[in-house]
Amino acid sequence: MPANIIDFPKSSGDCELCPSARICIAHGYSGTTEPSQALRCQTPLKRNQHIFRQGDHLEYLYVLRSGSAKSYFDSSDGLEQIVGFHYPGDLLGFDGVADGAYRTSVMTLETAALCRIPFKLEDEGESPRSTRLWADVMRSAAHQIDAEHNHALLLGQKSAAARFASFLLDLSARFGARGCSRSEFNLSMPRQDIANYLSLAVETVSRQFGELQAAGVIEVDRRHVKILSLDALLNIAADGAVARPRATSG
Amino acid sequence: MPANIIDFPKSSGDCELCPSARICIAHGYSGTTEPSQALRCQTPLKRNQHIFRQGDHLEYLYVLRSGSAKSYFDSSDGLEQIVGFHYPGDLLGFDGVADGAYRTSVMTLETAALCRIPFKLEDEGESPRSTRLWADVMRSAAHQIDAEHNHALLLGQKSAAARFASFLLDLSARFGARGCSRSEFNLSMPRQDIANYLSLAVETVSRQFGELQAAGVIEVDRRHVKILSLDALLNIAADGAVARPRATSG
DNA sequence: CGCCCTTTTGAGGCATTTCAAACATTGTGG
DNA sequence: CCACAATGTTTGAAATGCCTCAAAAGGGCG
Repeated sequence: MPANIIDFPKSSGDCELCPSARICIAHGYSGTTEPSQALRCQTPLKRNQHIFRQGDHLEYLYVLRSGSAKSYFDSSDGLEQIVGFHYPGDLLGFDGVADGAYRTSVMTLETAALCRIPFKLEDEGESPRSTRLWADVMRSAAHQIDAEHNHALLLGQKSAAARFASFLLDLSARFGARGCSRSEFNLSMPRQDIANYLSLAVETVSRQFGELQAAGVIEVDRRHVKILSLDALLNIAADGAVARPRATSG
Repeated sequence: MPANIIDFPKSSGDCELCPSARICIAHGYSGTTEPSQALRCQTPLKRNQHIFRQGDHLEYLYVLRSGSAKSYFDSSDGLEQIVGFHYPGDLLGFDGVADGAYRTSVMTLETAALCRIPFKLEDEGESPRSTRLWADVMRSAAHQIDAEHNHALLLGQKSAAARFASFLLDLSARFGARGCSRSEFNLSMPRQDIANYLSLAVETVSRQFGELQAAGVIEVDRRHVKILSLDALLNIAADGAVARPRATSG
């Protein structure tokens, strides 16, 4: 099992060598000399560090270049909800556009490199050339809204098993889109974070891992996951029951 | 009870007379002669008619001028999820920006008037003057993302009672922001739609109405709702009952 | 090696769903 | 205008999936 298939390659400073360039919103802008389009790579952040916090004044949008992160927010009544996990190429911080302050916090799940995009809606002197960047940002925001819709469907109408299977399939697709293996990868978040994101108890998540492994659908070792049957996962995600070993596959 | 306080005034063609102008994304653009900014009011749609459907090619963004609507989508596995209710001033259809086709369907809940905004990301010759409209669209999109986050929190971590109270409070705030009564209004959607939006059984929604009325927190007559104690609602919405979340992260 | 965090496993409780049926309301055609 | 059908709403009782509580095992790291 070659490590470079299972894990994301570390991003270099050169977008042309980045495996995520195809889906990266920042790709194509790094060579620009326009200040309004400047993309600067920051020094990498270590694990469990905030890229920005809920309430911080919006100054930049960020693009994750390597590593992974989670975004979450705290409600006024003290609840915390993880609303997404992020991988290389993802745009971070758009929710701050609403009123100039981030509505979510984003924390790295592992060492992460970032680009930042200066962003000010109020710039009336905005260069027409940045229109393309704005369009990309809007497309990304629309994709995010679509993802939130699917998350709502998952939380509201799917069983624990279906939620968990959907989660694995989502990760699988995202890894695949970034040139990594669709069937074998490492989770970058603890069970607790998966539980919060899926709105399940940690114990339930743990049991889902166990049951899928017992059913021969996946292999799990700590955070390493290997998908043995994509079809079975798809079936479960569509709210079918976990296929019992006693029955013939179908 | 004056009807014009409880119900939205019918919108005229003149934005200056529109009570929702303050929060309307289209406000201020109707007088423009720029084709790219043109806002056209269409003939009103009757109840239960689609403004656009999931899968339709994106041509316009819409602004609801009067009436109300719901947006929903059908998942590949046959589930349907209502993701939002809309009132005058709301922007509709932004999710279509992701790939040029709407990801949701929007259906009127009562007779509704609309403005439509021609929208093409690909226009490289985009007039710089429309930058302000784009900025408003982005702000609206960011607000929508924030709303989706709160919806996810509600679906994932709140009890049936808290969900229902939150729903009433949300409506109350939105009516208030539009110059209508915060404490007395008419629901424009059936119980079934409330149930789907909150991911509860219709029976549970019905029982919530009954229990809040029995507790003296609200008065209900069919779709007419009168909030007697806002504080009680706030308390219930903050989970003053049950369902403690355990899976939090940090 | 020992502490702490994460993960796993088991048993019971309970909020909400499901099922079933009556009731009210709206719309429609005669 | 009324009868009828279709839709929407309410109420009760039983079923169940997930959470809660409890405790132990596993790994990482000083």
